[in-house]
Amino acid sequence: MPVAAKNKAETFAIFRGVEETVPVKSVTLKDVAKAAGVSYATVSRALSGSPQIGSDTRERIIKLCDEMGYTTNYVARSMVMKKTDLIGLVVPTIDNAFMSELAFYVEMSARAHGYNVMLCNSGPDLKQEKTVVKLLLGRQVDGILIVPQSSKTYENIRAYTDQVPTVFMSENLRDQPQSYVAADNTRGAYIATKYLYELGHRNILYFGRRHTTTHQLRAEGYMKACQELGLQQQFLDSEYSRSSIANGYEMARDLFSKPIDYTAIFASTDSSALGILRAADERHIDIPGQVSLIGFDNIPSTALPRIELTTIDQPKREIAIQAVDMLRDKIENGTQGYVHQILLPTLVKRGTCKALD
Amino acid sequence: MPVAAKNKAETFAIFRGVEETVPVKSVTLKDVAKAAGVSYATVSRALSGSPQIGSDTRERIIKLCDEMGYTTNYVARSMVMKKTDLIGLVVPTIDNAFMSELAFYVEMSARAHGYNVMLCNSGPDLKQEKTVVKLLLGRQVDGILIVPQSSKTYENIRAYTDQVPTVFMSENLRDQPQSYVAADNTRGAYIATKYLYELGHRNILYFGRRHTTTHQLRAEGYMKACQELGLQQQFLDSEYSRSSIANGYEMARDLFSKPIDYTAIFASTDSSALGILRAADERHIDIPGQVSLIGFDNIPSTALPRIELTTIDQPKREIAIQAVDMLRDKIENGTQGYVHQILLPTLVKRGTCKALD
DNA sequence: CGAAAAACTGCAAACGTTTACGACCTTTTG
DNA sequence: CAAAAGGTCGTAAACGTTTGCAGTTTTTCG
Repeated sequence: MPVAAKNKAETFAIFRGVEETVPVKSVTLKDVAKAAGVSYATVSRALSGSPQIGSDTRERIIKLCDEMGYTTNYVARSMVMKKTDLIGLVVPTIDNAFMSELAFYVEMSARAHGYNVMLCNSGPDLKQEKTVVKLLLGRQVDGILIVPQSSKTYENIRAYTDQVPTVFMSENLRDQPQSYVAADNTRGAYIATKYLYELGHRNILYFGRRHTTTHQLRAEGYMKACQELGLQQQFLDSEYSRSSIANGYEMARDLFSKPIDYTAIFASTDSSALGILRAADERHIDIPGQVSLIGFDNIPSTALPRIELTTIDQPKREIAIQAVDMLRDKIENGTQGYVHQILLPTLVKRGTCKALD
Repeated sequence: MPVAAKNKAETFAIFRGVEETVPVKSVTLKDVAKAAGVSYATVSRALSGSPQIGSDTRERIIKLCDEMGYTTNYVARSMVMKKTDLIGLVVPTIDNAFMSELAFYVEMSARAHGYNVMLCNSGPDLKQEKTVVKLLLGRQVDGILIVPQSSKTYENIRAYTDQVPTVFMSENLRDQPQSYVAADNTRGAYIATKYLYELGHRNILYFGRRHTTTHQLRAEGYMKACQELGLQQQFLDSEYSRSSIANGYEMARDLFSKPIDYTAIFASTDSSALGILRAADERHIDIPGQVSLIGFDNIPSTALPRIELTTIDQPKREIAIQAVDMLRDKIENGTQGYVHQILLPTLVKRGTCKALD
């Protein structure tokens, strides 16, 4: 695990002083009960809004709790309630614009409904993914939200997903019996290709991976559009398992060293599109002058000045919110079936696509 | 809270079928004890590696646990152990390149040491920040790692920080009696300014906020360098409370509509530098041809093609790792004092600064 | 062989809650 | 005015662990 601190030499610490921290023994129900002269069951009822308690004593107790700084101990509570109000969020790496935006909305929405989220990075391998899911189970989370690492994730954690409500995010699971909410990748790719077509492009290159379900679906959308519109299909497959700017750049360098027999590129990922941009700049290939470029995901970087990448937006906020709603439904209503929720991606036009004349 | 799903109309769901999920009653110590024909205390000891147990029975029990799929219930465990092995991570918004990178390393490092992390967004206001910290206390976290919202955070959550080990990240707290680990903002700004000076620049504009401690320190570093080098100081203050590309852009538009009497800009934040870039492009001001630009933070976007922003790197990974180390020390050794750990930022040269001739 | 030591295992308390049940007191009702 | 009804509160069990202590068995060694 890459977590050891390097260049310690470059750090320096200053010890400043000592706080007068009192090791606070947190106050319990029993404490306020004693102070109020009632049993601690009564205090519990006062806090939980039980009807079987006098409104005068309730107020008195609540006020006392406030004064004494009582906060209910959630782990004790979870113990008896047999639920933790905790959901596990597992993402390949939170260090990633797409994931972190998802995580943001997940946490906000979850908390708005009384849940806290436990964050786990599942990267880089399937073993760790399995480990963190198992860990989450031990923590007794009420449910799990997971962005799968690859198409193998389902098999990888199958043993646990029937022990706790689980919904997959972002990655389509196709025919597997699991709930998920994701963008319609096929349609997004279709929209992108068709947009390029409408701009006059007839030779469109598909650039990217095809060996995860998500990317397979994107490729399918591209192919469907090509068939409908009578275009020839052209692929540049990536052997890389993770798409990144660096990988896209490497691939694009190769690509641009050969004759250019296309007028537009559909990159299956914004990251790879960004890599293409770098390679193109290096080779003095004008985008969109010589070739148009469209990406997929609409990560924040695409909106940057000088980048202005035209792309397909994955509605991250909606994916996150729908996912926690779906999970809540499973948790709170014990809903048993599995649901596939597919959200529409949208075209966001910026500066890297140009009409052919 | 901005969490309601919009454009539901654009979504559609497909119900596919029903899983044959058995509502699994999770197996407890008592269960495996019965199966093994021993008391559950013995099972507990077998798992926990207690010395007072026969190695033959231990192996037998461990094997049995494996077969029965037993995983220890952490909430029950936490109950008696009086610790949860949980640390709370609170950041203004995880939806932010800087925070998410920090969070990534925090989670990795924490888990490597047996802790799980509970993630909370504290934004946008101080009230919510207080709320989530209180929540974390109720969850009985062993410690809290927090990236403060503003310089008011310390006062805001002071009532809780002495109830649980806490270390602040990234924001310098100056003379306040709280542990933190952060980059040396003053020095970073000093380095940036001096670099510009060495490139021949004599009129350097400080661009950004100054009303948070962090930015005040950066301004001080700039001022110190100016004094030492005999440069005139020039400020463009932002009235915005949060720095973002949009804010930087707005400010820069105003700026560029007036005569340009500087040859370089030190932006107190990469985000604002990105905003400057956009405004400059709009006005056809050549960067770095006409004016050099340096940022602060080294967020991932700065490394993008066509951006290539020269900047000062905050060692996020080191900050994260040192912070959890410091927190662990407080938790596990009950260390009482407070420590300020200050890490050296470094200059990363890219394309937006040019030597004056 | 016998006793002390060592090795192993079980009993039971404790952690801080929630809640079913029952007890008590007050009010209503016929 | 007695009984039923309703309201209010306390008792105690339960949740699944860990661990001090005591009890039992085995080993060791004089």
